[in-house]
Amino acid sequence: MKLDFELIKNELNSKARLGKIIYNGQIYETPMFMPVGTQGTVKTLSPEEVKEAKAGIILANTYHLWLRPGDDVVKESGGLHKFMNYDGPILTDSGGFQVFSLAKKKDITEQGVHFKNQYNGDSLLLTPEKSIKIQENLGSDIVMSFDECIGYPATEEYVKQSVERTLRWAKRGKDVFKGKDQMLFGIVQGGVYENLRKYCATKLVEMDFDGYSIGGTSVGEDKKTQYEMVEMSVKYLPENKLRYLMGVGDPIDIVENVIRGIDLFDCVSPTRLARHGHALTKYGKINLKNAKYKKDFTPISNDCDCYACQNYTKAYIKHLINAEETFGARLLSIHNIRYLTHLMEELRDAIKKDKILEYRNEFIKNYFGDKNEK
RNA sequence: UCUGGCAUAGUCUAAUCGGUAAAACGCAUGACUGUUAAUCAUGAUAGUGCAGGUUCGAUCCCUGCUGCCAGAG
Repeated sequence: MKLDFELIKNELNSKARLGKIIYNGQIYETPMFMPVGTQGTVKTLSPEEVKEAKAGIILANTYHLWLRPGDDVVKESGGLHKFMNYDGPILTDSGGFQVFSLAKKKDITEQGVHFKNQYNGDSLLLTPEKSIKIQENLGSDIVMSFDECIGYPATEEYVKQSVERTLRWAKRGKDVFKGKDQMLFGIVQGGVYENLRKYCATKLVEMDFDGYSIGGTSVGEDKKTQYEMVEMSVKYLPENKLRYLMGVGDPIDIVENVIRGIDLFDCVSPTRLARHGHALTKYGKINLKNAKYKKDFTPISNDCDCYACQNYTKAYIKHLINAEETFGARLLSIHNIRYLTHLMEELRDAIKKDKILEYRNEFIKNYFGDKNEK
């Protein structure tokens, strides 16, 4: 196993925990945030910039790389790390989320999911076995089981049969999985239903995966519901394995779910918000497109050590965004990722000091200010 | 100087065989949670160059003026 996880400590007053991932001699502490690089690149950033923003693991996508350039191309190039020139850990999503976001329900069968190739209209079938095979070809370090991400709301009846199928898919994937240097994660689904979350988690743990993901959140439910789904999933997961909450990246959600025992997060939001002109700050999200920043010659954040904040003003970045210059999206992406990795540093520090609940209160006070938060 | 054409939101254009004007861009605001998303949504702004006339009613028809463009001299 090229990658290892070790639990370091549990926070005294919550479920939060501190851990470390050892990868090629490098140590990455958890909880951590993983930026998304769907197509083998964190949009607008070079690998060096990703590292400079203190990000560790990058998430890439099986479905997209399968269609383009093709996992065979990536394999022949020497694997995804070499292909994209990134020597840090890479996690690949299985394509399960694309089932949710791209395919129609009717296209989901026991065998797998039928897609239309978005580039040429070809009919495609992605199966659990195929997804694992592609991820082996890509050579990522953490591989996801092929699952169905259930939307919200969904009836208990639908969720139940979907969970059963996701479990069968997990088993099928695990059976063909051969990755020697790769970890394979199972994904806990079950919607908002505790009995189903419990069932799914328990069954996955029986199958003994290298780590566990929690899926099916941030699909339209309110925040309180999301936190409950996490609680009812984490409860049944082993202490010594990584727990990854898929797709969650709203700062308050990260804080709340670290408290509930999550180790890994990923989200497109820092990079997407950046491309849309927004910056994350300790005092909330700001929209640099707003006219009030036109002559604001101060950095986005005075106490941020990122390249953007060290060298550029809001007025300049606003100008770049308005002029649709890619450098603007790049600077904001660097900043937003650094904002989240810094948030994780603070959370880990709070765990070390057993003061995570105090940290949460402080965070909410700053981030939401007078606004009635959440 | 003459002849002809044109004049509509910040910009560039559309429309009404006469029934109080539409889009794009820009501007403003908002949304984005395992990326088909440098995307999407919403909103403000003209009373149609100016002065008259005809008409129930004119951006549209008529007259004059102004400005711009083209051709002629």
